[in-house]
Amino acid sequence: MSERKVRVRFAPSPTGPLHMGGVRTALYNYLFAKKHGGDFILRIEDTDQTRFVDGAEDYIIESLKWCHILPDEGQGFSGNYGPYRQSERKNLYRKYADQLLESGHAYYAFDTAEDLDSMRDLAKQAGTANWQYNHVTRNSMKNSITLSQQEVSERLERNEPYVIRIKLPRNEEVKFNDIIRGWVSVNTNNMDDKVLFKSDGMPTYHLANIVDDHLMDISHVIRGEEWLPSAPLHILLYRFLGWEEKRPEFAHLPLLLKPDGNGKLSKRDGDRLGFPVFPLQWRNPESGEVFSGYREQGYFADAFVNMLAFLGWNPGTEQELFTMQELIDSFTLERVNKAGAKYDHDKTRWFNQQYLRAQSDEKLGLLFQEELEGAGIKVDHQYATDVAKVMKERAYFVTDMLEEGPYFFAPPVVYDEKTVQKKWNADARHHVQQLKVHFETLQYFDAETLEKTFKAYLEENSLGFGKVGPGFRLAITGLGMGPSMFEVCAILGKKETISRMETALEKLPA
RNA sequence: GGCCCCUUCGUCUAUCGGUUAGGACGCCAGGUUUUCAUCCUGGAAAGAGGAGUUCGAUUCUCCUAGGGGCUGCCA
Repeated sequence: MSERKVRVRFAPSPTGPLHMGGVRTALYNYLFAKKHGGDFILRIEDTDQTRFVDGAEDYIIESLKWCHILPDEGQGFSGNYGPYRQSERKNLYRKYADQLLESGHAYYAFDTAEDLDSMRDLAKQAGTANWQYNHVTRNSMKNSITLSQQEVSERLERNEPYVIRIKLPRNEEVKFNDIIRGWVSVNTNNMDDKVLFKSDGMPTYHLANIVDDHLMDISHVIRGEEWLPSAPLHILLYRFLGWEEKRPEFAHLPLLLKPDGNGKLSKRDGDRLGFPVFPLQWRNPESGEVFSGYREQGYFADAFVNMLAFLGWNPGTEQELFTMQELIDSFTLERVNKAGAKYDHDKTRWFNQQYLRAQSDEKLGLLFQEELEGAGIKVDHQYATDVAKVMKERAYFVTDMLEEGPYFFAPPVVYDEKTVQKKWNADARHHVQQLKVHFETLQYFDAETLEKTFKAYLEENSLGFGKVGPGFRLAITGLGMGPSMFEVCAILGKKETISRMETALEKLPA
């Protein structure tokens, strides 16, 4: 292989929000580029004007930013190979279609969409294989192969709509060496004369893709497996355009599959199975329908990226937690798997839990404080940090710390019924009363002192922890479970703790 | 239907001809914990099937089956 500078691109079309499979493709491109000191480029493939969705491009850019998969150049970023939006490159493509026309590797086709539909319908009714525009059928269609030169010129002059199709050679084995899959081979007899240039003056993906990759000096095409069937066509295009020398290497990634059943992960699966398929929340501008996103669900971007990296790739060691830099250092396309991977939401949650725990108390306190503020709860940073410290071991998400510890921010309004029934009785009431008396005398209200005091009380009265603990917890938190009560009370402070004991004695059944 | 790709525990995967087939998630059991969670220990759990190559196949080849993708003037 040459010394060519690594330049890879992520080329989504703005037809909707980017789903996590797309993010993973972008990630692998990014990791590969950074590993080799190359460039990662974002190109927007918007040659289909009919499918354009408002806001999709911004969504793609914002998603990449959130994931820290930052393009070195491209749409929304800088770069010397622009424009990076294919619709703005429109007039670049025609000349290559003409080149193909001149060299006899392409031809004009005047068949209307209706013509083609009826051919396909006919074939369907006959129960034969799908109808294709190919080396045999093209001889009975309206194109510059069957029509006289004069008629073609006349039609062109009359501005009759036409498309330009590639003219595939007959019975030729097209082979290429995919970095992930090895040799892939397809016979041209099984391929069709794909449209390269549409009647609306826009190129199709196939032409635009090859032209742009060439013009942007792309060295490696890393894309999803859904492109594998058209890779031979692209190989041929490079050859016909005379660009074989600088043709990029190909690597086709395995697909992300539905966790249940069959098929590739699609945007509906998230809502159906209870997890986001999108990095960011997306609101369909037309229907108003909202699709959830990992960011809004409280996932750490790093955890999301780490999880995605492992869906189809692994480093060959037993390490699973990787920073972006570690991913860059250990990533190779050779270690990408061939088979599709089913998404596992439990594993994603686990990744998030690991990242949550890895946060420093300081940082987690800050995140928690922000989270609380969003919920309308104002506390100072120290308090948020103190609570986070005792709650982080039992949380998967920052929000869990609030959901599982509401008593840190307000006295219990109701007391858990089951716990009241099972743990609250005359004895419990008596113990809380006694403990209150002991606590009131305390000068220091730290966890250690509280524990000592509490245990001394147990000792004096020959009581087991189980006799006193649950009722005490119920009085303070309203719940039957939670972290160490000494920690909880220390955080709440003396005044609040005593006050809650008083309230409980009043409100709980005698 | 046709073409192409793929196939190790339920899931993500390790293994690059010789292993008690390893790890992680999830699950189950035990222990720690006043409780829940955490944590610790242990456990169940896999080479789709059939031929061949080989002294020896999870690993190489072929066939079958299964899965996936593509089959648009969509990408």
